[in-house]
Amino acid sequence: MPKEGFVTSITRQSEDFSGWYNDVVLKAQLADYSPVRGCMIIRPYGYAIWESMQGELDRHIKATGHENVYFPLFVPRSLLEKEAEHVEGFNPQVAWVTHAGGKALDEWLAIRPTSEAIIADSVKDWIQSYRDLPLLMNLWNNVVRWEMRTRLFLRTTEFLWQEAHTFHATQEEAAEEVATGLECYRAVSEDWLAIPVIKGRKTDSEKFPGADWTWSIETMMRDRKALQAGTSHMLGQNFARAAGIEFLDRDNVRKNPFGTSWGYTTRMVGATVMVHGDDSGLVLPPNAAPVQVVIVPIFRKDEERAAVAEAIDRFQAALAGTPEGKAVRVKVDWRDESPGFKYNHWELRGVPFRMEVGPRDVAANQAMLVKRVDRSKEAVPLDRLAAELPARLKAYQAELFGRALEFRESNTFHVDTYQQLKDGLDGTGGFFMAPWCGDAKCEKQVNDETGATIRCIPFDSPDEKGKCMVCGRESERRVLFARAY
RNA sequence: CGGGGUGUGGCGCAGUCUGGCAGCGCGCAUGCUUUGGGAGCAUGAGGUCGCGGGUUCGAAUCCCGCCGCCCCGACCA
Repeated sequence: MPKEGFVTSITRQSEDFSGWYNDVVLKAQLADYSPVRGCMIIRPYGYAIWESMQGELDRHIKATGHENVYFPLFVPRSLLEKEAEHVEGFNPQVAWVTHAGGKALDEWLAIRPTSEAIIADSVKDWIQSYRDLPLLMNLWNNVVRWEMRTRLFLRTTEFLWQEAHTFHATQEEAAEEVATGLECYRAVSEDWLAIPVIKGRKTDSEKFPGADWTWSIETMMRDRKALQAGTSHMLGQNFARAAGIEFLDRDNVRKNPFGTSWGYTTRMVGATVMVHGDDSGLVLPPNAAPVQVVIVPIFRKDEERAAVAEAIDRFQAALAGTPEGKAVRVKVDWRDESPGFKYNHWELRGVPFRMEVGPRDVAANQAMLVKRVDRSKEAVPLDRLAAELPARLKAYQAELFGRALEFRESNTFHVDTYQQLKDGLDGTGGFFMAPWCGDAKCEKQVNDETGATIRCIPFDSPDEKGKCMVCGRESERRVLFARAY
């Protein structure tokens, strides 16, 4: 085994980002490949990270008035095909059940690629009056989309997600709901996963099939590529009309309600890996880390072991003395392995803090505290550490966010000409704010020629008139171009 | 679907060109010694060499067919 220190046997991030990503996901045991093409097995450590973000998002969803529900996995073909743009967009990706019970089915069943169609059909009897609105529902489930190329967490044939579906009496209210959904995603991404996001509107060519318009949050990975992290759609009256949902409004006129839908997926586990990770493996934000502090006991003789164990017990008791301390997720690694082995093991898994407690520390009533993100090492008295740990975890969380934000900002560039965009994409890569006229033809030309897409029209980009970098026509504002996953 | 690569104990690979006992490293089990950056030694378990056919006294190796997976593209959360 190589002894130059720290985790080895992972492809270096700078050499081959994709190879690095695969190594980390597999070796940190977040997930594994499965017998089914494009499908993944989420292992306990990866699932714990998902559960963490899931729990936080569920709190936001409930706090904004939504209720969890469940709808079936199977969508009858006739329902999926009611909304014309929707069927056209999703048909190539749908997996169909054609046989069941030993015979061919009269009507094929789609395995849901998303649930707009079956929900719209199902709720039409629930909505009779404006008093039945808004209807605010959320589903935690799995969906299947037959993608051509898959990648662990980022794009799998089956994935886990949350899909919210809402119906409103007015367009204004539905539009507010789209913003509410997107804000839930911003909060979970930034405050829980320490991933800074850019909120914006998708161009028409990138919007959800069947929606009037789509908002998204966009994030930058450490290879400077973009990842769409969550989407919120204004469905308008499209699905309601297709399914025949009508309500009697207070003016005694029958109307179609306005719908929204928004989704957030297991992809965010991959995003967490790709935003914070380094050559030694995962770097997890404390909020989402299954283990926040790992204690590695060090000893030779039995009496040393006993003394170390006693010191650790006292530390844990002191930590549990406050509510914040009690909430800290601590693991003591008593396995019969060498300390070095354990250091590497937990670094690969991104545990924010490691405490080394050995005979020398016991004698000084202290622990060596090592911070995963920068490997800084400091001797801290045990009593002080028990009192400070919650605050240190909070600071660590903020540090990761600040680091990611700084990285994104230093890799975001304003360009005015198409040539500058091309040079930038081929050079450093990153996000490019550039003037665009709004014409889909110019958008497509950039995509065809550079592989970059308009990630979104950011809400916070200032109105800044200019000339479209492709055709030279008037441009109202800059939009965000990047290569994306 | 187009281009490239690859299938050999759990993982990573050698062996294939030139047919002749299925090997190496890691991991795993047991024991002893170890333990402050992936410990050492000893003993041991674990394989229909991707699948099907063919050639041959004999096939991981040669021939034919099929399948899986990975990477790059088109598609996408």
